[in-house]
Amino acid sequence: MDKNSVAEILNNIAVLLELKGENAFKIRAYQSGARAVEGICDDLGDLIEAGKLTETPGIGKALGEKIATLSQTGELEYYDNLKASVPAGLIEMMEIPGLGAKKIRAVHEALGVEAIEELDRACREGEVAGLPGFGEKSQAKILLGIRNREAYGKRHLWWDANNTATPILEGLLNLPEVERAEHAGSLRRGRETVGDLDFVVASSRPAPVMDWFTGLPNVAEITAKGETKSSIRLESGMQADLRVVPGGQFHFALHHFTGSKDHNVMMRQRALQRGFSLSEWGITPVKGIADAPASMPALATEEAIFEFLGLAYIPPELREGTEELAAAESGEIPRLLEEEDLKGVFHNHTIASDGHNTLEEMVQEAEDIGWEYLGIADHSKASFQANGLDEERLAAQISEIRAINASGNFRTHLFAGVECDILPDGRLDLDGAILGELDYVVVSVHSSFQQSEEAMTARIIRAIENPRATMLGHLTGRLLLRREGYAVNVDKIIDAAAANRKVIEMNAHPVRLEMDWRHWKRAADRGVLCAINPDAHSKEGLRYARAGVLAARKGWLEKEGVLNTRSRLEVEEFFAR
DNA sequence: GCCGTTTTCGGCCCGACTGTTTTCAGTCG
Repeated sequence: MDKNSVAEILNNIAVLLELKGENAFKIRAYQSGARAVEGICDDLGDLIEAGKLTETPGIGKALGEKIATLSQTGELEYYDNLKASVPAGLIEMMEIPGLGAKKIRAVHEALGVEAIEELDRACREGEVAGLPGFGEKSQAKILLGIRNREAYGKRHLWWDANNTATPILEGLLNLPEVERAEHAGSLRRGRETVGDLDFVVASSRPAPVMDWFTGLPNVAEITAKGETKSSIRLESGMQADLRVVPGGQFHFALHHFTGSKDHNVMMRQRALQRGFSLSEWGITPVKGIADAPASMPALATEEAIFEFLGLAYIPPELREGTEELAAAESGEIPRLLEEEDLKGVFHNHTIASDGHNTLEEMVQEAEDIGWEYLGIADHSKASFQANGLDEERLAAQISEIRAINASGNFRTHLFAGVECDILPDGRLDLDGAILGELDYVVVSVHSSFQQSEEAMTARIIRAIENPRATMLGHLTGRLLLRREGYAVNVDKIIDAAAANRKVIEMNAHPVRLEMDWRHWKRAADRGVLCAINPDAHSKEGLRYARAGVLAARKGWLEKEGVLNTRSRLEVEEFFAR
């Protein structure tokens, strides 16, 4: 069983324990154990075999044994017994906003409801409102939650969330009462998907700001409205939270609501070790600490908060509660890649395969963005559903690209490439001769997704070892929120790329965003170069590069680790090796 | 269930908002 499935089961156990009314800290231990498993970069099986699983913070003896059992057998008696003791419908009810484990238990014990349909009926018949701790409002809220459960539970692509958040942030900044405003949460951290939107505002007059926010035109429901916090649900189902704080607290609030939760816990623990209590409102000496200063310094930036705790500034993208505090303490926070560092991108499509724009339209757009070069990599013939190019059509496209470059009509240089299919046995889809005519070759899997992990890994490694291959396209073929990637041993792929000096792509398309950011630090440590590639199927798609930069930043990547920060000449030299 | 510069027990981040209550529990992030 793979890491993500193990983590999911640990989270399920946490939910079941909650529903059983178990100790809250035990529940938290399972939740943090799940996050710890997700965050493991090594191969889980290898780690277990080496007996090093419990060296991971958050995984002790008991969790370690359960994780090992799950990983090796795919089953866990403890989990099965737990599941059998709780009606499945109760677990589903956890998805209803405002309903937590305790209230679900109360309803279950008082009315005997075991499924959402029964809860729905009990609400409509007014039975829930009569229970102790419940009333008319909770009953109505539960009914609304049941109706909208599907839309409310959804996560959103970072790109879509950002497009929703940007006009709201601009609107906040335009209000006369607003001194400062920022978005926070997973959007600011650049997570590949975002659950809800968070905004933090500095203002001494919160009421008009709250009124503006809750009065936005596409608000479906106001779920909370107070002096410092309001929450709304947009018609799209997306939830947005707004916090308004006085100017002096802005950076504490911004830091707090940027998270992540794990990062905040680490920061607060660090503060406590030093005799201070950190919250979204500020930092104060803990009572009973003898040498606490009489007055606290004003910390007017996020940088100052980190500095006060003896840490270098940690960019939001790195605040995932992994090793960022240790790095900030020892001065090892990288100087992260910036969008402006990009001088071009390599993996893009035109109307020759399944793109929507011509070569000229694509290169014009790249020039407007300010890029020095643009790589064209249309599909190869095995991707017939995408109108992939055979040797003959590719040869014609190469001539066309050389002619455009010779014309002098564009300042941006075109590189001729291809996105060549990796056939099920690992061979490439096109003749070596035509591949040799190209500037570079992206190799990608587009078929036979059902292969075993072993077969898929061997297949991709064979393609990486092909001397014609320059870089590996979207590593697992995942489509965020739609389709899991195929099974592949990422660690072995990274090793093969390092050994063969091949580039791995950060596919910047908002539904892909892979190789996943969680693997990049170790890949870069082993010397693997990254290419940020928008996989654009239209000229607008070139702008996706921004999402790729963000994901690369989450992977701790610096400018030096990214091929497309190099000049055209340097890239030509790299391709010619 | 995890963890240890208060180290094998006794803690475990902290606060806002809601709805139901008359002082607070539950939920959420």
